[in-house]
Amino acid sequence: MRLTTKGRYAVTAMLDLALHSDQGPVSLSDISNRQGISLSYLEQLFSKLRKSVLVTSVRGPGGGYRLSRLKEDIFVAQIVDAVNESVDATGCSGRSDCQGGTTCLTHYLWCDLSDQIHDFLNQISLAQLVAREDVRQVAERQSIESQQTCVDDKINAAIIG
Amino acid sequence: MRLTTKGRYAVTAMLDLALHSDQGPVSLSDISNRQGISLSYLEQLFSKLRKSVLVTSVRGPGGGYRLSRLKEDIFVAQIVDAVNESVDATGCSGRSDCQGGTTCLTHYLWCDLSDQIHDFLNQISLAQLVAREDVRQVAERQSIESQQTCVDDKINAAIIG
DNA sequence: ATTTACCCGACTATTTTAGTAGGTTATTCC
DNA sequence: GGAATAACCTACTAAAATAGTCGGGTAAAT
Repeated sequence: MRLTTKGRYAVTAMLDLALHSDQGPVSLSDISNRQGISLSYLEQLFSKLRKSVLVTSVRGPGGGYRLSRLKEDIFVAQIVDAVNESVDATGCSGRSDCQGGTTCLTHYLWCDLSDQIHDFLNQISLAQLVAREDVRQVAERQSIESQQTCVDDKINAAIIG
Repeated sequence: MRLTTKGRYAVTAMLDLALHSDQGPVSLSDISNRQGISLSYLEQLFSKLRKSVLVTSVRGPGGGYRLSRLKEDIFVAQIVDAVNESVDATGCSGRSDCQGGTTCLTHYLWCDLSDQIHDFLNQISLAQLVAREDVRQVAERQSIESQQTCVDDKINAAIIG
């Protein structure tokens, strides 16, 4: 089982995309600013998300990323699967060779757990997350903060220039 | 979220203990032989299991470990919690400071997932695992194999001696 | 032409995992 | 009493994964 910053970042970034999907392509630097994720790291993650056809890219000025399909049709499990290898709780990737070629004592337990996690994350779409009150509140705060950062940047640019 | 070999080994070892709990204390070297887990590593894990009062130890020849309470009253979640820090899917250990002091966009999602996993693993007792047909089959195979290893060891000892 | 922003590969510090090594202490059997 | 057994303890370590950084490309718009 592997659910670390990588998977969490990917879901956060995709949710950010979903929240701003009505305003044309979203650039990674916008996501980086709002979500506090390093730009270079986002690039690596989006490379994988693109290969899994969860997003499409638009190059050039004003470009960025778009969801490849409706918010309703993208599920958290798909995002985690795209960047992690899987949400698999077994040590043998389900191959039943956990104990030197044979099945270990707890193999079936971890299979059950994997199914459980996968079912849960496969039920939750980006649309559902966008609709949540707690998510909307965090998103609103981030929107205000990023506008402030934007103003700060312009002031700094004016001072330097 | 952290569920790796460490947590899996711990549950496997505890299940082995549960399976042989009617035959007096079980030594770590027995568990090591049957489950293919390194003895030194088992010692580290059992140090934690002992501190969490999931097992009690008996020193000296014929000693080993015993479950500290009934199979029915030990749950998988408790074992994983004892060796891992927790079955927590958030990056902030539930403190809501995932994004530089404030709550990240997906915090509540990972809280929900943590609850889901914890509820699932907290339902499953060692007694339930012992009763499972798939577990019994693996246990029986291991029992035969470890008897064979035992005979082999005696033959080797006889050759050397 | 220049800027924007995606794209790509290589490199790296840090952390965790999984395991080793080498000892000490308690208990039992001879 | 002494040898054997097995828990107990601390420190060390190789390998892997994580979470990045860096430095350059390439495509498209103004």
